[in-house]
Amino acid sequence: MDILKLLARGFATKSFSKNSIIYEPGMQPRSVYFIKTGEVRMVTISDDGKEFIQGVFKAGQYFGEPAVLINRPYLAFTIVNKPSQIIAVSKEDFFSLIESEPGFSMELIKTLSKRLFYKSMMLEELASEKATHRLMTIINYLLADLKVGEQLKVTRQELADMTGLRVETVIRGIKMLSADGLISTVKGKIVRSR
Amino acid sequence: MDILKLLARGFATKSFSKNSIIYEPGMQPRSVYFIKTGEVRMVTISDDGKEFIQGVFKAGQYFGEPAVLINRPYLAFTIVNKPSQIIAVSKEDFFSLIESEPGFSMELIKTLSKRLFYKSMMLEELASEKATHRLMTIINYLLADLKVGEQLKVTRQELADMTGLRVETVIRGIKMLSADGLISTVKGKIVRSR
DNA sequence: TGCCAAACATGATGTAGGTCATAAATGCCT
DNA sequence: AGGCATTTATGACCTACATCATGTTTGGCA
Repeated sequence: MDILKLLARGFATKSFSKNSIIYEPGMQPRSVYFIKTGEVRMVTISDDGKEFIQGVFKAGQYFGEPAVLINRPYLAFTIVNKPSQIIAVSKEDFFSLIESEPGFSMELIKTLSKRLFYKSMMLEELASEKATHRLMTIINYLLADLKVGEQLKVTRQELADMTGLRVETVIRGIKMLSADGLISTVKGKIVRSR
Repeated sequence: MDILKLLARGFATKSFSKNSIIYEPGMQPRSVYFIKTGEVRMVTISDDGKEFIQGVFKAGQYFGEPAVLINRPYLAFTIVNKPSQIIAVSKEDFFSLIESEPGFSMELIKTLSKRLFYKSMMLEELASEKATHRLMTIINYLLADLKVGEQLKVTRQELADMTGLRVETVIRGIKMLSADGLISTVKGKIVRSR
């Protein structure tokens, strides 16, 4: 779905500051959110306060549809990472977008499939593999979006929050992977070598 | 998508015997599978041979679409649990079904959303919670489909394969939950009490 | 009803990763 | 350049769950 098309249809943009919360678990979904600029993260927080990153969404992407589509309260928090401009499309408008905007429903299907793929992969990892293996998997996943030579700009804490590990474990894991030549790092940052 | 409609359109049914493998990781997806009768399980198998159940599909459901839709090799095995009759719909036919069958694309969107929901929930669990908590979560999830008094017909091994735990841990966990009155069990079987 | 396989059960022991504490390196802002 | 917050780092200890080993119970079916 093209943001420009939404603007053309007269949807209003809202500004969100860093760390503001767009929705939280238990809330009844009323809108789907399209990001014009900025970045948000979707996280669940366990009983003992540990964050788990379910996903990160950037400019051009949308989030919050699954809950709207099956009409169930949100499971996660969505929190603004960087100051963002976001278009909230009401449930009704979203459904009519699906009907009226040519190609959108197919695009939505593909987007959902892609996320399902990612989650299946992570589930398998979390369920069965050991720390370094998990790390290797998300690192490769993240590196895939980069050009050779570019560096990953995620903190070890974020890697921990994506893999369900603890920072210390991530730090030690990266050390090991790096020592074994499985990843390259430059001044602590992981880089894509090829 | 109604199976009857597919049959009306002349799609052929294939029979699969228990334990036969419909597809395995790495294979290029060529069809989406609709189950007429029977049951299959989608599992990933880790390096050390541990199965993780990604999902179970029964009569009236379909599987294998995400890989087809985003054109990526399968991540999991799909294995027949009970003798099944299955309609394999080719990629091309599947796409034209989406286009031509009224309501199907919306239904597909909802199905994908529902699965995404389940996986998000499980991810959060696997990432952050302890054994008994995980157990409690899938047990409640599974019990939700049952009537009061009915019993869960899954083995402890299956619970283990869904939660990434080991059988022994599941057995001990169920004992604890049962002792604490958090679940009811009758002759070892978990039952829905209310 | 008797056999065999599958499913439960339970104890003993090991270990990966969590936890806690403390500190060094970075980066960022003025 | 200096100062503060964030991120990375490292060691010592602990604990939940895996692992292994060895039963016992249950259920299907010949």
